[in-house]
Amino acid sequence: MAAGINLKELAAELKLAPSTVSRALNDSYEISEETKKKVIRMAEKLNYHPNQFARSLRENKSKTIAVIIPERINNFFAQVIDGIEEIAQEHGYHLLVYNTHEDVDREKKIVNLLLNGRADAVVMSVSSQTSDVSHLQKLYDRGLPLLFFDRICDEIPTTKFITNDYESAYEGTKHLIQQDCKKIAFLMISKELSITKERYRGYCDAINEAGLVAEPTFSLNCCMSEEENIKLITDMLLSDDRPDGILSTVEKLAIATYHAVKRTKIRIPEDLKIISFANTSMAGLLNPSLTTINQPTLTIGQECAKLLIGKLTKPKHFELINQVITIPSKITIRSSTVAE
Amino acid sequence: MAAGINLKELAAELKLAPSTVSRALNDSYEISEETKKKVIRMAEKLNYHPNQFARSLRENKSKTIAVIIPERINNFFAQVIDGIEEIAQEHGYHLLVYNTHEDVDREKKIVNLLLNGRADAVVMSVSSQTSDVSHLQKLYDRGLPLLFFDRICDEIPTTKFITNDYESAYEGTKHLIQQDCKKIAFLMISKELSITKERYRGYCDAINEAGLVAEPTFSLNCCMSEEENIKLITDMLLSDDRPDGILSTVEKLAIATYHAVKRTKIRIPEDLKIISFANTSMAGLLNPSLTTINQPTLTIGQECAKLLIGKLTKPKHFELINQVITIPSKITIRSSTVAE
DNA sequence: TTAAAATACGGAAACGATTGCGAAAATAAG
DNA sequence: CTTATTTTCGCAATCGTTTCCGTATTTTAA
Repeated sequence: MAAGINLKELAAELKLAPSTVSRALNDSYEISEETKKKVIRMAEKLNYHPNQFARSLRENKSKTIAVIIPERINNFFAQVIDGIEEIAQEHGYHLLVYNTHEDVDREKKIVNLLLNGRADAVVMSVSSQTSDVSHLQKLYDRGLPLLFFDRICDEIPTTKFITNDYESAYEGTKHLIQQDCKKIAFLMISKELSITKERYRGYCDAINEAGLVAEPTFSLNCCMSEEENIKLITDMLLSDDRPDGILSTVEKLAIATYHAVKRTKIRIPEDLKIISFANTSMAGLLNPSLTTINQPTLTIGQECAKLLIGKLTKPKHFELINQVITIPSKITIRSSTVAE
Repeated sequence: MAAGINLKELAAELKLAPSTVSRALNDSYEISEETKKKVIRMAEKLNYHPNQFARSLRENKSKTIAVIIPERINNFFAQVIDGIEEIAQEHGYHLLVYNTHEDVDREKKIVNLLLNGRADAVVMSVSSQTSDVSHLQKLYDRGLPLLFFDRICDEIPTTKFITNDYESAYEGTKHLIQQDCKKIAFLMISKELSITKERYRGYCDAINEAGLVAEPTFSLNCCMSEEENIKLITDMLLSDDRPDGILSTVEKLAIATYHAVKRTKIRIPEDLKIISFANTSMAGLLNPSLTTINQPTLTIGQECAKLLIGKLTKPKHFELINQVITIPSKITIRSSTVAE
């Protein structure tokens, strides 16, 4: 193995002390320009790369941020990570990415793994199963900067980034009502989730304001299996008291609904109108095209990273105070909610 | 900061030597069961977590695998990473994930960053711009286990995982011909890519075999911008000599084609049939539903990880020999290629 | 009863970088 | 020409583990 050369060897080659070489490479004022040039040239010639672990051990920081998400095959999370990575790369930070698969046990394992200092900070969206937050509390207590986005955790007093879930759900529901929907169903993957609760509030308020009632049977709590979800939705659509509108809180439940509808004679938007939180570029290509609530994913990721890196590089100037920062979503009306 | 306790402090608490405690925690045969129990109990009580960097420095391994992909918002890559992560987690490995955004300069920067030992191995799919491979060669020369999948790099003598690109493209094209297509276009994002070349070979062979000709104007080299791609495809579809069939080598060009078609009066499949390499669960929901060549993403990821971790943990038993391992794709015929 | 071997543990070096402190050499000031 | 100051660099400690040795104690064998 052409294993890399180390600082001592490089120093020997230059007939200098390791400390001098280190300072030269780190552009210290204590070293003459001449020496610096010589060192840098030699370092390049010998293909020297400082050992990251030695440095991390000494400086007690890893230049690494851990990102924990519940699902990787999901445009929302993929885009947020792109946003995080963009800012992280600018500042020389690396990203460890973990997928919990919506499994709280996996989430706990991952979080525990992070207790050893592998990452300087953590930004995450909790799994839909997460209700006990002791593992997150432990992480927080350890002093590791911790940030939440989208699926946040109220119990941990740190900064959280979300979209205007309440308003979006409210507006989305109102839009359905304006399109003459009387019986609107609410599709979710877990009622424990912060975003579900907020979106449900918006949904309820819009419904009540219109003098309608939010029937409990219309709140459909789905699961992980696409096939089961399709079945669940199909059953609802085939019931006597079927809904004429749907607010879906996540993209994949809208997809499941489309699949379910294909199994029935129901027509969208004539018999059923649907609006969904979604971030796919295919929304306009579905049949009919899907009205979406589009979240500002890239911005969320960027803002998370900016704050986190600020905190890491200038702890005095940045505080991860207990607050919720809201970045608004945008509703794009398409054919699934308007009769032609 | 409730910074964690370290080994020495833990040892002091136990009135034992650090070496003993270390051995006890690592279940060494040299330590009595009694002492082990005591140490483990105290470690748990004091919430001790070994510093990963000290360990990495000492052992010269990081238990980390770097994954480099050209695009994150892409079902194919997301699924492959899920596969890699599954195996990696089983073996206690962590994943550093990097997105090159199809930019070879970014790819080079990332690869250079990896030269410092941050990762024990690298698995990657090259960017569409990558033709000069000196940065990858450098990584390889350094002795870092390096694996390619999908978009492979012939010049580096290591193991590569791909799908049967030639056969799939051949079969896909043949399917179009059987559906009576005479003028079949070939959509790609870069002709430099290994997969493009293979798929093009399959496409050409099928066409020639049928006595047709692969006209150069029907090989459309697209770019990064979705809007431009739509325009490019629209132009082709509106030209006098327009194609009646399309083989798309990547999912997003099929999407772009659908968008383009919406701008014209062309009907799918009556006027234009399309088949595409794709991994989206929405293929069946598009209008019309899209005939796809579905790649075994999860398996690819798992196999990559298995081989890599094998090589890392038992270097003697695993060799990253210069070979290409093929895992077959599956064609799913839907409405976009069959007239009803 | 004594030598040999096994058991259980401690001391200290090592991994590769950074940095506080000290010192030599070069320059400036008196 | 001497002293003070600046510039430039080396020595050695340090970060938290792991592991090579060495050693004291106990067990087994002779």
